[in-house]
Amino acid sequence: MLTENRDETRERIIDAALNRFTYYGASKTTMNEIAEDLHCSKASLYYYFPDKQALHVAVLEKAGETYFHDLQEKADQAVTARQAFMELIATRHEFARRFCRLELFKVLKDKHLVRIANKAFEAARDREIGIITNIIEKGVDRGEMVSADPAKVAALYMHAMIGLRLSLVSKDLSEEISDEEFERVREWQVQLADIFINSLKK
Amino acid sequence: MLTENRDETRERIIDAALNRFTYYGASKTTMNEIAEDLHCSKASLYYYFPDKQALHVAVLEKAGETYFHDLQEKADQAVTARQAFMELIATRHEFARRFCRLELFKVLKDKHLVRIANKAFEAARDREIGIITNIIEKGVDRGEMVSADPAKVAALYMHAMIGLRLSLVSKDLSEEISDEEFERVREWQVQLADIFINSLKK
DNA sequence: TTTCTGACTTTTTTAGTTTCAAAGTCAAAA
DNA sequence: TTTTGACTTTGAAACTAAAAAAGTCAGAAA
Repeated sequence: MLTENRDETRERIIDAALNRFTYYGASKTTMNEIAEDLHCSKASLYYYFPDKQALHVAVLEKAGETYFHDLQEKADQAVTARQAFMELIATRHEFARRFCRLELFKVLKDKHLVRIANKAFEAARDREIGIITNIIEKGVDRGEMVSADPAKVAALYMHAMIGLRLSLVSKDLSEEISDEEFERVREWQVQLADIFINSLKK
Repeated sequence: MLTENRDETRERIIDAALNRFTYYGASKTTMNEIAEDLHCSKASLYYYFPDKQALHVAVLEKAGETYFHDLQEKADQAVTARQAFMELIATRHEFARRFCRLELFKVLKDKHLVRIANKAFEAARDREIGIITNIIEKGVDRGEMVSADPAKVAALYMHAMIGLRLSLVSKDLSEEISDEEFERVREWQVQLADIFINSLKK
């Protein structure tokens, strides 16, 4: 496929798939379409990935990496805990809007992948909870807040924030969310963050 | 059907349906089964209710009324805001466990009923938010807490609490929840309530 | 007149089948 | 080692038939 090494070709395939998936959804794009985009045969794709699911997972991993990179960067730059919380909400929404068609939930519910996918999903959630824990700990160090168990509060906040989205717009995870709904969820999440921050104040 | 007046017969039918629905689920019980339980013909049922959905809705209304009655009673009896929050959580869970087979969501998603059902559902939610608002206002009156906008905080708490259930056990609303999952959700909801209560303290 | 029912029709659900597009394979070529 | 055209297999959607449940109605009973 006109490229130096195996890993580079894999990356090119992942990028092509990510593009298709982002615009048309993972289940609506065929392996043939991805191959056409890359000017190669479908069989070549199968030389680099055992099946479509493996490619889908690779795409999700790539999107996840950029997400966590952004998240960590914003958390490091913030000078107050509140600012960090607000950046977290903003980054989450950008990601959700950009990659809502990646069909994360679908991989998660696939009977062949549930075990691995759930593990990965929990790991990602824990990683995000870790970042929130860090924000709180930093806040405590700065004397902005007090907390006996930052990890516990972080986990609670994470679930409540995600839950707010689920409760506020009670659609199936597969359905698309409108701009108004996105904005509404964002506003409520900001208020929830303020409740938590206030609760953590001395 | 061996009864004095129309309303009384309606009540008997609703009770019979409620029993069947509670144990076997609304969609799994037939009008014939309800008629058999009441030793009457199916046609009689249709004399009192235009269709099965109308009966289903009547059953849900009845369950809802007992729920709000319990809720209000507990809220009135509580002597502290925290106690009221805890009773609210307990009452919610009792209700959810007892009536989880009533298929509330199904009525809510029916294409012919969406408009009315959503209105009713929102009304019920607002009524519950109203009760929470009252709890907070009472807390403010007692000097336990401070809040500029109790209704706003109540709505936020309500959605976050419901969301916690949705986030923590990511099943379809139709699937059954195990005892362990119920207990886990309850514990997290208690902690969320404490965060809110703490945030509202002077 | 109001309530009730047996016998009926209509609608919905389910289970089985076909069909077709997309997934996936492989022997051979580059 | 990488790529491919030609191939097979698979799974999801589109039909279909049969069964079950919803819903109707003319007339009986109270």
